[in-house]
Amino acid sequence: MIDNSDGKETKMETPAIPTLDAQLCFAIYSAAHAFTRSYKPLLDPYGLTYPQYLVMLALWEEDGRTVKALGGSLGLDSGTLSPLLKRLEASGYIARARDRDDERQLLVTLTPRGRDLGGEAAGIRAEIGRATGCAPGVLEELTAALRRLTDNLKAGEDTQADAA
Amino acid sequence: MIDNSDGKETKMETPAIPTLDAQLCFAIYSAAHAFTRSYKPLLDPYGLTYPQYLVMLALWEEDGRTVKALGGSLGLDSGTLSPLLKRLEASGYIARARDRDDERQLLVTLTPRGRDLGGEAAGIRAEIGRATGCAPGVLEELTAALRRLTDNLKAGEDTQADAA
DNA sequence: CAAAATTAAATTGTGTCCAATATAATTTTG
DNA sequence: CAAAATTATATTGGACACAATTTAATTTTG
Repeated sequence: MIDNSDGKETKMETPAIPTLDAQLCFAIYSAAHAFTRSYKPLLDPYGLTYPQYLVMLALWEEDGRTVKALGGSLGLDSGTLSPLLKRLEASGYIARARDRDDERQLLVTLTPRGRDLGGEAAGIRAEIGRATGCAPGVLEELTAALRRLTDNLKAGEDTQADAA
Repeated sequence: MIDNSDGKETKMETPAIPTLDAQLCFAIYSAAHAFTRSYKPLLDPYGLTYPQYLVMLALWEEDGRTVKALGGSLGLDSGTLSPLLKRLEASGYIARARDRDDERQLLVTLTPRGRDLGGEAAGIRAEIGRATGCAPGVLEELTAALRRLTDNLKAGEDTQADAA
């Protein structure tokens, strides 16, 4: 802490606390909420929430995955995924079945309806891309920068464990 | 939908669905979670959650605000803020009192302990800044880019209302 | 001025998230 | 091979987040 050399009091009144709007963490927090809100009217007709849509994206990328594998891709654990997957099953987009070779594992597979949704969702992706108001190149750069940031933060979590 | 002019089948099998990792919305979603997780061990000693910390930031910036005003800064409504503010009060960081001039409004003010926390939190900010692994200039640019993006998305929400 | 409209918070219900625990199946070890 | 350790998923409890409703106070209007 820098000394307030011309002040008389020992404790400083308000020691340069950054503005909410100046903080990257808040910019990301706000952007995440803005994305969720933008997706909502596009996903509502399909009865999907935004996190559910992310799970569908993961399954369109690779079908027939376990809860563990999905959780790895999405950064979520079974506490979040278990009930979410039940809702996706109730909506008719996925099927849940135990792996015959390892009954601990649950295999999540797309139903025909869930698979078809991937094509129908092209309109959603186009609409969102438009809503960002950014050129594709800018979006890619931002995405890459955020992934680097996320990786750094994740690495820091481990480091902290040592320090603590 | 665009016609698949050289294909024979009416429906395309898998029409170029982007990877999870290629999507900006998921990069932001992941970064937001990573920040929350990075903050957690730093905020736990104070009994604060990350959203509660954001409210404190807003109050350090301007004390004595109404729920409505806080919600405007944070992008949250009373449904989220009402219970959260009660928890902050229970933790001793803020006081909640009705505005004498307009009994509908609730004035949220920092307690001495809440005010002091702003200074103590300097260590948290330093630690997080370090954890991002980014130069200050990069952080500022990212913040600005995300704010533009968020503004665009918010503007799009209104546009959509017209179209729908 | 009184009824109607508006506004600010609080409440309720649904759906994430995460931590901690429980349950069940598999693998490792003695 | 049987007990112990590990692994995968499910469940429980606390805290957001948001839509919709409710309540109370204020403002607008007739």
